[in-house]
Amino acid sequence: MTSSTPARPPGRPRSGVNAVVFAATLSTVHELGYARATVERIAAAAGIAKTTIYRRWPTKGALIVDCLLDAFGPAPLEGGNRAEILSSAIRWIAGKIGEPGVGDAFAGVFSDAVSDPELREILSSRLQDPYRLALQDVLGEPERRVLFFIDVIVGTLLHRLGMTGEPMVDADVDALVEMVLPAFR
Amino acid sequence: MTSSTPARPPGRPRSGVNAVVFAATLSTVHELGYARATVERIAAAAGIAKTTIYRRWPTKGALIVDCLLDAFGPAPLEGGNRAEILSSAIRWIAGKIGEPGVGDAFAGVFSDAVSDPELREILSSRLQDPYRLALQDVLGEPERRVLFFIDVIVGTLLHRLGMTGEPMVDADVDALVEMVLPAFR
Amino acid sequence: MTSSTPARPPGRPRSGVNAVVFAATLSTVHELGYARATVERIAAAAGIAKTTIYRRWPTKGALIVDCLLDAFGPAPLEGGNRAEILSSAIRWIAGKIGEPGVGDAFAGVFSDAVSDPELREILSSRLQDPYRLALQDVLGEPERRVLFFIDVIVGTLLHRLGMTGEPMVDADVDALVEMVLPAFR
Amino acid sequence: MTSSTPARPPGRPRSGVNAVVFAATLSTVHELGYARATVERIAAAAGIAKTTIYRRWPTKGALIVDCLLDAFGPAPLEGGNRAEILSSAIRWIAGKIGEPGVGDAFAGVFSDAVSDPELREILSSRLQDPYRLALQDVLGEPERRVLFFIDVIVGTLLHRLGMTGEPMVDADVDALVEMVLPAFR
DNA sequence: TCGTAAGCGAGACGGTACGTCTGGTCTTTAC
DNA sequence: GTAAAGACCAGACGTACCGTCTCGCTTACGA
Repeated sequence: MTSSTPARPPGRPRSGVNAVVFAATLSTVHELGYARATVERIAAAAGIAKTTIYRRWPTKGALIVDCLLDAFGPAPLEGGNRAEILSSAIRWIAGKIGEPGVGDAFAGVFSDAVSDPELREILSSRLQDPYRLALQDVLGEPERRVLFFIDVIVGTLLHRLGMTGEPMVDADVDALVEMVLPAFR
Repeated sequence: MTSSTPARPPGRPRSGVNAVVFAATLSTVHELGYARATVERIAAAAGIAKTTIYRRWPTKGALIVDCLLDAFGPAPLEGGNRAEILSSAIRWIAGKIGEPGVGDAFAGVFSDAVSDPELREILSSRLQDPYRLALQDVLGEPERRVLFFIDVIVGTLLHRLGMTGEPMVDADVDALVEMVLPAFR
Repeated sequence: MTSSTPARPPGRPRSGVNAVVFAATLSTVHELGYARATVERIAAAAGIAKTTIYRRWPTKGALIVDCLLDAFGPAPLEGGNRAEILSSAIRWIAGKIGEPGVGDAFAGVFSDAVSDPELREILSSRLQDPYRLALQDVLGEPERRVLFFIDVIVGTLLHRLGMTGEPMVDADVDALVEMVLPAFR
Repeated sequence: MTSSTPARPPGRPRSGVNAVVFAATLSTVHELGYARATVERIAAAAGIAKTTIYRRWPTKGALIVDCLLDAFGPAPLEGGNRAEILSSAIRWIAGKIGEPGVGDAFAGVFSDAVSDPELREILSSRLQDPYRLALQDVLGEPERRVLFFIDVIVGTLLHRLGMTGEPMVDADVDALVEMVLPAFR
């Protein structure tokens, strides 16, 4: 008789290093920038071996994506009318991208994905899709419209960060909200 | 009588390599993607030595920036009212980013610039500033507004390209124009 | 009770690459000469990656010195009177320098060391000192005398090799022995 | 009507740059060592163009050889008995090799010649042969003996210079004389 | 209690770019 | 023809990073 609970896999269970690695990743990226935040340095900062990272994530890009997933958490899309939802979502992602390390990491993977179709697939399916589906759900908009919305918001915020090295200031985030809202009324 | 034309500098004049290199750069990036378009391969495609490239451009990033500068050429900002100017500028840059190699190269340098302040400076001053100043001039808008405009337009286009690997389709460029125009009326 | 054998160090043990590299170095130098025996070619001949060589030896010169150390092995200084010891030492080093690749490699590093103080230090301390100390020991001569002896023997043999491309013939080695012996009686 | 005085060759006569180049070569080699004394730096030190050097000497090695030829001048082999001739020749070459730049340049070309048969030929025929022939002449010894003599003297002096970076001290030159003389009595 | 499956640390290894350097050739102008 | 100036070619050097592999050790479960 097979147990209904999924059988625990044999062997030594994984220790809880994920959280440590995520923290080490963000702080290393924050201090050294994306390119100089090598896997070896992240592992050293986390106090673990490089092999342990590569056992859990196949590439540096996949690690960063999971790290961002962890840093973002679920999007706050509850309640209110469409304008409130959109506006709070924009401010939420702008805030996240402004957190130390997060924006750099985001811009970094995004950049790598440009010349790496596999990473692009990971980025799109693991990071973008959940939020896209949630937005489609709460807004009742078709996929194409939501993708456009994400392009505008995230693209603008990353371009600002990439060009200046600093996240977008609140005043400009306000302008972004005001520009976007009418288009999604 | 001293000649008004500046005296030609001594030594062997530079051969017309720049154009060849730019063409080789775009085609190589188009075929292999940004990361795999190595300086060595670009030189080979151009039929010149790697040292010749490094004599003219200090880094791969600087080469790409100059290549983009050459590919973009002057922005068409003449004539018409503000709406026409903005709309044609958006369609112009969207078209450029859609040209084979150009978008990949743009997204690639942009990505590298994220973790390379020096490249960021080059990108900002050599590539962005000319168009920013021209826009300030023709629109009579303050620097901050124009930078915001550029963030939105370029950021959105690059995000689409980076996430999907394909340039934005015309329908979405239309939507972008319609969304942006009211904000800059 | 603690084991008397030293615990094996952690990590992947080094594979037996050194011997392969040394053989590849000598044969490559023998075929192409010192200058054209690039690190990349040596690595290719050894069937390993260039980085593996640079992980073990900081420069090409250090590799050659270790290769020579391996090729020479311990000097045969046992037994007999001073004349026999000196004579057999001279014939031994003359023979070694005549081996394919060894003389070229020796003359090559020596040449490089002329304008490279760091390499000179490596050459002197790693290659010359062991034999010098052994000679001081077995001969009971002061350092200065032994250094002079080495200068004469090695200098003469290398000059012949460098000027003609061929190792010194036995008849001249005999003459060298006969000339040197009285001075060290 | 042709003038009886030898017709001056057409075109711009060569200015007296050879002496300047030789001086610049020695001082550059003295300051930077052989390898870092690039042709470009020597030209700069001489205040002339690199092209001018390459028009007169086919390679860097040939330049150095001619420079040494100029620095050495004719060997003082006159008068006295064989012992005096040999002894003064040894002290003369030891003194020359001790001059700033000369020894380094000598050891440097010699080193390069190891892996460059053409340079070896130049070195042998242009630099060594004149002195060898003069020695054969004055000593009445066969070529093989004189070559052996040169191997011992020059080899020893260069080995000392190459290994220590300093020319041989007088006491050791004395020892060299005493060791060699009996063999050529 | 013992065997087996897996986690983990340490570090060697392959591969691939990068940017630097040098020797030597070629091209242009001026004298 | 000689010289200056410098562009250009070819190719080596040493560095950095990624991702894989190989060990030995440790932790857990199951028979």
